[in-house]
Amino acid sequence: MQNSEAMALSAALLAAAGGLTQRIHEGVVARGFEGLRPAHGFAFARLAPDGATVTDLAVHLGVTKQAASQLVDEMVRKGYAERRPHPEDARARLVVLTGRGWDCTRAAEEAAAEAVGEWGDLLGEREVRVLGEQLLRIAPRGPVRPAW
Amino acid sequence: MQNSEAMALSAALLAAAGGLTQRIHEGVVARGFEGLRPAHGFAFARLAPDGATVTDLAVHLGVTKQAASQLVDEMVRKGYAERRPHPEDARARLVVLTGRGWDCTRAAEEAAAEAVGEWGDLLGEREVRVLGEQLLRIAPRGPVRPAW
DNA sequence: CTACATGGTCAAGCTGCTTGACCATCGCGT
DNA sequence: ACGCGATGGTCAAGCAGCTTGACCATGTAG
Repeated sequence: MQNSEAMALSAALLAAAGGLTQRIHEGVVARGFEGLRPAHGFAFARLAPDGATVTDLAVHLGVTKQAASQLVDEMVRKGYAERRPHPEDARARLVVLTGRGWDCTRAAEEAAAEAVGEWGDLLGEREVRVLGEQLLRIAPRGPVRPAW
Repeated sequence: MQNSEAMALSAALLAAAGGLTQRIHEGVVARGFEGLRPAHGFAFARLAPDGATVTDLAVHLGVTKQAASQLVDEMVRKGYAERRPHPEDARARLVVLTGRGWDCTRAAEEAAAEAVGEWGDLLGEREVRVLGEQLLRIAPRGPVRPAW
């Protein structure tokens, strides 16, 4: 494969990711959840199952724990999350989503489904499924870098 | 398609894009081009063919022209670009890549080819090509948002 | 019980972006 | 030819999000 082809593929991937991010963000805003930036979405994803500590979140986002703490401050102030004492470690606090936080998570899922649904119209359901599987195979593990 | 599937696909796409961005960035640094952030890559892509004005660049990057101007300042200071008088408009300046700027562009292409080549090992050349075509079809036009 | 490691916060500073103001030039209408 | 709004670009100030550094509370190994 020539370098220019690799560049074209990269550009397409980055454009698709940027577009999707924007679509999800707009969809979330349209559903009435304001004051959030796309970076918050990655935090929601980490908090969603059972909550997490600030340090967990920092590792997941690839930022310092101070930055993660500020992000949590913001989410708490806006009613999306709350800090609870950690059941097993008195030093730590478990950050969990509030009801509104869960509502917002569902709104993001709906917005994502909307955007992905349009891909289905363009490529066909089957191809979209294949696309997802391929992306899963090439996606790296490790922290999600919310910034370029 | 269920919302959770759409979310999984979105996460995979974003992770793949983030990983690729990081890989390219690391590859560029490893080839001796320092002091650049991933955002510069999008600027290089716009400047590469025939140069562009600051305003063109601002639209392409989705930022204010002041921010684009600062970005150009930085690239000029580091020897990757230069401002030339615009041949048709005395108000405007045409920002073009220097020799070093072109070298850096080629380094980015090599790094991208390296990363995409690994996908070929995982998925097969043919599948990667299909992946590229699909991504092109779902990638939005318009400005490239270099930040989430 | 001491000593070091870990979770978390407070405070200060930096960087990249924004808004606002301004100047030079273009190009259209008269 | 001239006047005037539109456009390209820069300067300056402010802000938001992140970083580093210092610190305290609690956990854990010896």
